[in-house]
This record gives sequence, structure tokens and C-alpha cells, in this order.
Amino acid sequence: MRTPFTRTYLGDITGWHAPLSPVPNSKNDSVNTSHTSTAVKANMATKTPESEKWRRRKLSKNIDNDNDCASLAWLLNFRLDEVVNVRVPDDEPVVKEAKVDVESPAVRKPPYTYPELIERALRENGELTVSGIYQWISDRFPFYKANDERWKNSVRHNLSINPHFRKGARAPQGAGHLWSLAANAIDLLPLRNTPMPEEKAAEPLHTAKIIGFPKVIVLDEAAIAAASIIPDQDLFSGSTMFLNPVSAEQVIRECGLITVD
DNA sequence: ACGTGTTTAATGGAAG
DNA sequence: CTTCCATTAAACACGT
Repeated sequence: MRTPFTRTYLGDITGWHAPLSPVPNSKNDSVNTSHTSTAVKANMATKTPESEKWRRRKLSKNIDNDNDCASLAWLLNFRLDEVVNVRVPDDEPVVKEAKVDVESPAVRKPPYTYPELIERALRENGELTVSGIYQWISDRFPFYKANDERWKNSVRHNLSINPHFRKGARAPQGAGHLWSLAANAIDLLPLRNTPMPEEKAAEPLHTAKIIGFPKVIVLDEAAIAAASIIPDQDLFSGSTMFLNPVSAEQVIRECGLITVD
């Protein structure tokens, strides 16, 4: 089973980061590989053409998007708990042992993804600058050293591509913006039976067990999927395009998203 | 110059 | 084997 708390990026829905062919560099019309290492270039020459990879990926995603009940515009900002008393299906409390790492706490890589770490930092602080996020992570996890640029690049990358994170106003002082969680964001972290360490990771992380996953994630994905069909002005008639009206409760039941008393 | 933000691309692992 | 996601690296633009 695929990791339940992963989500469909907005880019996957809109296709904005999935060009059918490599995007030419703006300074010259050919694909710029000048920055690519020799090893990577060699690899690029032997692998499947990127255009084919992208085509396949786009095709498979289009199929997925058309294949569920999620293509309903009202789901975009829909909040389940405003309509019914949510009763989460009790079918799948997934118990999954986190990877055991025998390295010392100082060098052990925390068993959290970057989105999880960022999400927790923002959840604790409301909004943070990029450097604030760096600080939060490196304060708690010695693995992420303040003078290491590699993981910071990954943090920035995740902030940019993940719609879970929103760029807000400019920072009061210094460069950059304040980042926060999207309004409809739900907890990315699986429900672990040990809390994330408050300070330097003193508690052995290998004791953490994933005991379940947020069940409302399906709604979040549905909202993102629905973004592709927001009712819009028909370019030809000027009339508003509507889907068949249907009650929220009806669709929720029919899609099996929840059970309702 | 530096930090930040965006984008592209390669790679490896997990899961189907 | 294929697909998808997370991670990592890198280029580049922009603002301070």
C-alpha cells in the first residue's frame, strides 16, 4: 500500500511541473545541460527520453483523476465537519514499525519527511521564515546541521512544490516571506505513539510506531483534485459551467468517504 | 553577495 | 516491471 499520508501535489493535477518535453532554457532554445555533471549527462543519454516519461506519467494521472468521485468543485473548500458528525471508518489502524536505526542520535536521520518536519514547525509557530524553519529543524535534530546547505535546499524545494505550505507576506525584516500552513491543511504526520522531540533528539526514535493515519486526508486530496474543475466562465457562451447539483452528504456516502449515522 | 524562491532533473525505494 | 513519491542537486531569477 502506498504511504497513506502522501498527497497529490497541485502540480500533478495542473500539470504545471510535468511538461511533455524538457523545457528549453530561456537563454537558448535548446535544453540547457551545461550545469549537468558528466555522470548525469551519461545517464541522461541512456535513459528513456524525458518526453516519454512525462507522457506516461501524465497519462496515468489523468486516468486516476477521472476515476473517482472527487471531481466536484464544491469539494475544494468543503469541510466535512461542518456538514455531519464525522465518524472515521475503523477499518485500518495501520501499525507500522518505523525503521530501526542503530546510529548515534547525533547522526541519525530522523524518520520524518521534509514535509512532516516543515509542517510541524509551522504548526508550532503559526508562520515562519525559511530561516526560522531551518532553525526549528536544526535545533531539534542534530542530523540537520546549520552549516549544511543540502537539506536546506530540500526544505526550500518542498516549500515551493507542496501546496500544503503557503507563502505569506514578506518577512518584517530580512529577506524572504513568512510561510504558513494552507487553510485546509491537515496534519501530515502519522499518529505516532511518541511525540516529536521538543529539543535535541534525546529519545530514541526507533521506539516510534506509526499507529494510524489521518483519515481526512482523502478530502484534502479530493479538494486538490477538484481544483482542476472549478466552475468557470464558459469561454464560448459566457454562461457559468455547472456540474449536476448533488448534496454534499449524498456524494460523501456514495464515495464511501465516511459512514454517517 | 547573499538569502530566498522556483523549477527541472536524476535517483532510489516502496508498493502494486 | 512500472508507477509514484521523497530526496538531492543544480541553475537561475529576484529582492535586500
